[in-house]
Amino acid sequence: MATIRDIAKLTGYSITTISRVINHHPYVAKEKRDEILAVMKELDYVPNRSAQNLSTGQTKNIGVLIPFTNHPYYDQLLLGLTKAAFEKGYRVTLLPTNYEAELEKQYLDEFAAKTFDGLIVTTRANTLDKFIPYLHEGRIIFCEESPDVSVGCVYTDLEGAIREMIASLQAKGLNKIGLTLGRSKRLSYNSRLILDLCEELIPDFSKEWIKWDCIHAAEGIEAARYFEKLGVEAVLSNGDEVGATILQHYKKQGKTPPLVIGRDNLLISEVLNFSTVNHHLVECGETAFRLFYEDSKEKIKLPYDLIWR
Amino acid sequence: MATIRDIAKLTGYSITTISRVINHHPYVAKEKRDEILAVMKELDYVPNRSAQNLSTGQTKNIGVLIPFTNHPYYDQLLLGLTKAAFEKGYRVTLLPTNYEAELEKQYLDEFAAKTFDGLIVTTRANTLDKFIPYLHEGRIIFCEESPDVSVGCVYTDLEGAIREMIASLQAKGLNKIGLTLGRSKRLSYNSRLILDLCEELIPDFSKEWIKWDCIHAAEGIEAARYFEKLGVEAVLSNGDEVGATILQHYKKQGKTPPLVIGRDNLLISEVLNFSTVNHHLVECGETAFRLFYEDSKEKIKLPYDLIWR
DNA sequence: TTGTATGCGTTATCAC
DNA sequence: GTGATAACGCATACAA
Repeated sequence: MATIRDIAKLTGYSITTISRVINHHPYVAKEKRDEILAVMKELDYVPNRSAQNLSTGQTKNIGVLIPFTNHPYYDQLLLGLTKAAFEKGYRVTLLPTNYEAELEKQYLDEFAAKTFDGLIVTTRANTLDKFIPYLHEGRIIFCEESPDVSVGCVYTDLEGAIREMIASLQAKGLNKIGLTLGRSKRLSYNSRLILDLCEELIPDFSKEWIKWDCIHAAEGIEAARYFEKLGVEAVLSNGDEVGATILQHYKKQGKTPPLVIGRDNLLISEVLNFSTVNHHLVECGETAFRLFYEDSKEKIKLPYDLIWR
Repeated sequence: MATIRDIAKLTGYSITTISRVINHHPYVAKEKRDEILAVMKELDYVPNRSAQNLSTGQTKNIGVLIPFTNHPYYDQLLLGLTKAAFEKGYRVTLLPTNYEAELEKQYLDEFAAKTFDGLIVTTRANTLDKFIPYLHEGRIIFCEESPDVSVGCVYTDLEGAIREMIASLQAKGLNKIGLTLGRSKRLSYNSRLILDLCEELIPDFSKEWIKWDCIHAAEGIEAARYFEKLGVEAVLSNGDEVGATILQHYKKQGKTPPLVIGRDNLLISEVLNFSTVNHHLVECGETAFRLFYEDSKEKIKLPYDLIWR
């Protein structure tokens, strides 16, 4: 592990000059540059990133707060994010919270420790005000609607999609609508939003129509049982996999399933022929990075495509 | 952004003492510790990670070479990896290669720059010998069988699974077996392995039975068309999603599909009722981290579960 | 139990 | 064009 000093010694030039060729600065004679480059290659010299980071105060690294890595919603977001980040020479470090507030706080402190140049918040276990003090530590971008706060954010138009879905169901005469939602403990912004919409739009909406803590496919089974007892006529699921599982559960028993609507536009919705939404999550990830990169405080609502089947 | 020096000044103690409380070292009087802690809290002091990294020569960060983030195979691996890493206080940075050799090399150089304490190779675009020089730069773990090289590796027993599948198909009298495989350019170790097995075990095996470059669900359509023309009796797919798409394509046209076997044990295989394999990828990721953590050169073959349907 | 001095490997500010 | 030298913020022998 040669250092910049070794290269300086061996070539006879100063550390400064070596640093200049590392950083592609002008003002260094071509012959010298070539000579230095040769010696660097010979010694397998690679500038130490930690030293550069300390010296420049940058890491070219951003952290992403996510719950876990095996959910299509976050994976699509991640895909767009890493792609965009990479194009600008940034790396992305995964910060899986599993929805645990304490863990999330540790990550915030790591952010404060300048480990990352930026933080992308795709999920949030703490209340928004816990994030405020960290806003001055660097650039934080939220992937959820964040009114009342001066931060950049990019989010899906869940409200529009839900409104359209409910209107469509009602037009079909379906009024008893089951809901699957995520964690019941600390309501996500999205869950809150959907709840409010249901109460606004559905005449006799009852909180009993909600099946909480549905996240992965497996939880769909219990949801199906629940909805069956309840006798719902339709289900707004919070993900294609959960929706598919519900559908399958009915079918296996030879019962007519409710009208299920998914949310990830996955292959399985096509295969099982149920409606779903394309929320453009890849674009969401790309945009999140752009907001970070441009240090923008824009608030961007992404369009959606309802896919009726 | 207070520094350790600021804390030293304000408390009147030396930098060393501050450093000791940061790192939970013994030999510092409880009252002083408390006093220092209080001042740190008051100033929102957080030790700078880049400085720590440079000073200790560690980053508590590992890089993961993967093709992309939206494939169930890698997502499961990633889940196990991040989980295990976090328990030991390590972070994981995504290094998506998209199978591009040049890009992968950049990551290797970043590894050489001490950006990461370790590198997990779940995919590889370059030949193995390109990795050799980097073996001395830090700990590299491979998630593929790596004989003839002194490195730790953990891999799925694809050979066992394929052998069992083929035997089972042959017992059913199915001999014309189609194959979907990944990138056709630089054969993966797994593709090579499967090819060899097919040539060994299937009497009239022809390379024409292979549909290359099947990675995501979408590529399954063309594969289905290809296999239909070919008239294969069974398909060993390289993933549940590809398998499902193939199956659907036949069904849509009212044709009897070949016997399809998947590889990810996803919900969709259950829903469409086709056989698949559980390769214990989450465990694979966990083990990969353990090998890194223990600086082990073990070579571990993971068991598999064939799920017949 | 505490403090001094040095090193970690760069970048950046000068002056030449 | 080029080169000393001072940061960058922390950890750690070594002393005391």
